[in-house]
Amino acid sequence: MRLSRFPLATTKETPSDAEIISHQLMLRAGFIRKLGAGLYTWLPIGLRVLKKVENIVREEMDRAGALEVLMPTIQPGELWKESGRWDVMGYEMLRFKDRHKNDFCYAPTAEEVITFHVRQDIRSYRQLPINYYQIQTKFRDERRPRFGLMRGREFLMKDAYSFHMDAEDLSREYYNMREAYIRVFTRVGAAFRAVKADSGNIGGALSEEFHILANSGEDLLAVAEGGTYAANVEAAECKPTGKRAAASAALEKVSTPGQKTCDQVSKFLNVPLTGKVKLLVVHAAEGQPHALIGIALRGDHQLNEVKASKHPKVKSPFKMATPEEVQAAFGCETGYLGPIKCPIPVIADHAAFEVADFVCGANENDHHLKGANWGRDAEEPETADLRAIVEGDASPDGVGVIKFYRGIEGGHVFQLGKKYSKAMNLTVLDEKGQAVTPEMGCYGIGVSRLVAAVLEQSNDAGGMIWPDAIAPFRVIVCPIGMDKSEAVKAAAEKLYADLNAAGIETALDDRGARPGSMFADADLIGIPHRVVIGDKSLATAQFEYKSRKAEKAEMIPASLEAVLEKLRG
RNA sequence: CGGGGCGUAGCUCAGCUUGGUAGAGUGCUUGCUUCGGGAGCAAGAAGUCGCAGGUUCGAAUCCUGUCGCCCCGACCA
Repeated sequence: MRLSRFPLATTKETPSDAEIISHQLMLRAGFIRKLGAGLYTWLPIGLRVLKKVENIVREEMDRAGALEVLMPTIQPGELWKESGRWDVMGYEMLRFKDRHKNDFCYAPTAEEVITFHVRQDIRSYRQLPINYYQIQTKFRDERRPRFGLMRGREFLMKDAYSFHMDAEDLSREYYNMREAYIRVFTRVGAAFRAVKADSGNIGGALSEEFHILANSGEDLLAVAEGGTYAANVEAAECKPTGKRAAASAALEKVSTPGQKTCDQVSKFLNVPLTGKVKLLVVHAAEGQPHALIGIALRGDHQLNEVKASKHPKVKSPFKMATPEEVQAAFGCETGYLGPIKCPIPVIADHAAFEVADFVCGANENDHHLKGANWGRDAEEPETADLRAIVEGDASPDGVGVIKFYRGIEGGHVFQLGKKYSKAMNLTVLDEKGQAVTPEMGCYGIGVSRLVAAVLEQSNDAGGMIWPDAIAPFRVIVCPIGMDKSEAVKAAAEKLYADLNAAGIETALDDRGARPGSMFADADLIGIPHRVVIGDKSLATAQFEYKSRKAEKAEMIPASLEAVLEKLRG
C-alpha cells in the first residue's frame, strides 16, 4: 500500500475522553473514530487489524470442525419470548417494533436463533454433534460504555453453539473449543490465561474465561504461582483446612468504647486481625425462619458477594441489612456484632469457623468478647465458602500460592446444558426412536475487544507495537528524500514491489514527509518491521532495518533477501 | 438510575465570573527556505458558540427547557 493513497489520520494530541492506552492509541493512530457512545467506525488501517484477528478466529474454528453461518443482527422478539428471556433481559437488550408493530431486538447473543434453526433442520442423532459459529456484530446497550472498544455497545463477536446427544459429548466439544481458543489467543500474540469462571449451572457445568493479562483489565484473577489453578476471583474457591485449635481461653466481655471496625478493635485489644471474627448481617432468602441472617468472616477477610448470593439461605441478589434493621434485631450498632448469643441464624465462612479463642462483637454497644469459641460459647454453625480469596492463600487445589492479576475477558467457553434446548422444545430422535433434548455449549470471542486487548499489553511511548500476525502491514519502507534522489526512489520502489511479490504486506511511505514525521507515524501505527532507504546507506549498498521492538536500527545489505531474513528473524 | 462535569474552527481547548465586532494551538491550502526523529517564515480558507425558548438596545457569556457526550457510583451478565 502506498501511504500517499492511504489516509493515515494520525494525531499528536491525545483525545481527552480516552482513558486507557489502547483507546488513546487507536484514536491517535486513526484506527477508529467514535460515532456515538460505545459506537465506533473502523477506518481502513484499523480494519486491516480487525480482519486479521477475525481470520485467525475463523481459521481456528474451521480447523476445530465448527461450521460458519451468518445470522441476522435483527431478531424476532417471538423467539426470546419462547426462551423466556424477553422478560428477563434488562435494558441491555435493544428492543424495537417494525411497521407491523411486532417486537424485535438487535442481537445481544444468538442462543435463541440458532436453537430455532437447529430445531428446523436437525431431527436425528445421526446429525449430531454439530457446532455452528458466526462472526457477527452484536449490540448490548451497556449502561455505561467505556474504554473505547473494550466495553463498547456495538462490537464484533465470534459466537459458536454446539449441540450434543449427551453431556459426555458436550464435554468433549468443550475441550475441543478450549484447545481452539488456546490456538487463537496464542496466534494473535496475546499473553493470556484461561481461568475458571462463575459456573452457576447445576450438574457440573463448566465455564472458563480466557483473559488477556493487562493492568487495565476490569476483572481480577486469582492465579496459583507454582501451580496450575486459575480462576476469576468471583469464582475462586476457598477451601477449609479442617483444622481448629482447641479452646484455651475463657470467654470474657471487655469494654471497647467507640471501637467499631475490625482494625480499631484489633489495635485496641492488641490481637491480630486473623484472631477476630466479624459478623455481617444480610437479608435472608424467602421462606427462611428469620428475615435476616448473619455471615461470620475472619477479621482480615472480605465477603464474596457472588458466593453469598448463591447460598440457598441468603437473599439473591445479595442485600446488606440497614443499620436500622440491625438495631431492631440486635439492639446495638453495627460495630459490635458477633456470632455469640446471636439473635439471628449464623453461617460461618470456613476460615472464620477455624479460629479459636477469637475476639468478636458482644452484641452490645461499646463491648466485645475475648476468648470466644464455636461449640462452647455458641452452637457449631453451618459453614460455607463465602469469603473472597486473597493473595497469599493456598491454591484451592493444594498446589501453589495465590497471586492476583488483572485481565480483560476476551473469550468464554461454557457448557449450557439443556437450558435453551428445553425451553425451546428442541428434540432429536436417538437410535431407539426416542426424543432426546440435546445438550448445548456456547463459546464466544470478543473479536473487536481482542484487538484492543492485545494493544493494551503491547505498546510503548512511541505508540502501538503489533505482533506480526495481526499488524496492519508487516513492513514499512521509508525512503529519505525520495523526491530528490532517483537512486532512493528506485531502490524503495523496487523493494516495495519485491516484498509485495513475495507476499509480504508492505506499506511504502511515499508521502514525501520529513523523516521525523515518517518515523513517528511508523512507530505510532506499530508496523513491526521498518526499512529506511537513504542516499547515505545506499552509498554502501545497505538498507537500515529496525524492528519496532528494538532500541536501535541496524544496517543490512540492500537486498530483498536480507530484509526477508530479518522478517524470519 | 443517583452525583459531578463538558458541548465554541476538522482536532485539542481558551473566552463565560463582570453581556458590547469570534480567539489560540494543531491540522488544512499556497509560496519560499529546509530535509535522518512530528521544521521555519509568510499569506490564506475555515465556526448559525449543541438545540429551542426567555431576559436585554445588545447573549458564546445571564435564566429556563431540551438533546448529546464524559467521569464517579449503583445496576446488569
